[in-house]
Amino acid sequence: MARTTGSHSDITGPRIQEAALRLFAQHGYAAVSMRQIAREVGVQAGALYNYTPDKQSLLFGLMQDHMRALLATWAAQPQGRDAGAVLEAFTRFHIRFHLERPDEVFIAYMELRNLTPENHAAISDLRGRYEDALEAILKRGVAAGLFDVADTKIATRAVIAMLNGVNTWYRADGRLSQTEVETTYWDMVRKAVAPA
Amino acid sequence: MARTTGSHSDITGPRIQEAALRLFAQHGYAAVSMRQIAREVGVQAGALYNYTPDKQSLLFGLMQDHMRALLATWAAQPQGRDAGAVLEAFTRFHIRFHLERPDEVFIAYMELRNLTPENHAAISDLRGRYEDALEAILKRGVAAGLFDVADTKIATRAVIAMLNGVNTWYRADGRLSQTEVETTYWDMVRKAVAPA
DNA sequence: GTTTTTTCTGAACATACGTTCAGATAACGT
DNA sequence: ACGTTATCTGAACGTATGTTCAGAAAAAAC
Repeated sequence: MARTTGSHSDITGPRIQEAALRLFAQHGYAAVSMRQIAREVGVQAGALYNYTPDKQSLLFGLMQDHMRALLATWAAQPQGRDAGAVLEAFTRFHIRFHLERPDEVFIAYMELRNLTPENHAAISDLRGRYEDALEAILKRGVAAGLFDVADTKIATRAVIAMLNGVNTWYRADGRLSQTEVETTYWDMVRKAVAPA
Repeated sequence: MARTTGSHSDITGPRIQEAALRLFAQHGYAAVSMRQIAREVGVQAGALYNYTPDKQSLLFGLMQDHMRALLATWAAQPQGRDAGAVLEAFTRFHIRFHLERPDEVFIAYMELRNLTPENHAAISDLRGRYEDALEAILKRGVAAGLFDVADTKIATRAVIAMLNGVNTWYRADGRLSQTEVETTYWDMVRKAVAPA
């Protein structure tokens, strides 16, 4: 046999990405074989190489797509008036965006060490830009006397780490709605950066 | 050849654990082979099986030792008077303890999915106990009117996630001392749980 | 209806994996 | 000095890995 009925690049391509995403998130990049991904798609392992030059590119593509989508979506978000409003928007946006993409988030944070140095640098750069976006908000707020933090760089990382934590425990069928979670976290973020 | 000069269980055993710890942290459990660990120790792969029944037990042992040490060390910590003092002690203890063991911490958070279900449950239980220790502090503070958080469970996870973030960026030769970092984080934690 | 292009199979490549075990040697107990 | 035990080697087991590629068949182009 060779080409099967109903085979199409537009279908197989995305399906490979979806399968790789799910399997990488579940078992880890190193523990997933190309044959497992292929089986999930319903294809032989060799066919994957019509869509990716190698396994590493598959991982890098997923992470890059995720980080770019994160930056682009935040950039397209309506901006508030003062720094306080923008920080609230950022907090709620971050939680919402990340809860919608648990697998992408998991991979983006766990599989950095499996990237080649060049790819690692590229993803780190994108992550740096996202952190810069938050730090700019904090700096604005500090300058306006709305916020008081000892170190904007540390505060940036602390806030992001805190918000990222949501993904490790939130379940859609849990006792709290997503909006309630957003509000609870915004409450803590707001107080953490507020003047004493 | 067989047994080499100067070979000893008391020496090889710990060296295997150290090598596994470092390699697992650097490359990930799935990406590290028993032969790599053996090479690091200066021994053949077969010799590892005098010290561990299999690779999985090696990982589990490292994680279990770490979590037990974490719980025991916190339990042995001098307890403060009011909930505020205890929370500060917890914050500083957590940062200090985790910065002293970056590899253990990394593994304990990244390799959970590579544990068998039984081992996973055991580690999750230990982690749950640590979270409970913090939540008890928060509850005490809320009851005493010292703290104000919407949800102690969420606040617990938020604080731990925030503090864990330190390990991802702190470098001993950076611009901030460990004590300065502790104080900066304690400042944010204190405000985050403070009454409005 | 014929040719060209796209998509896939199936086998193969060299290499690596976790684990086992008989046998060899060093250290220890007496 | 000798026997026993602890420790390690080196080879082997079956299985899996990422990747390549000639060839086959379906789809698209004409």
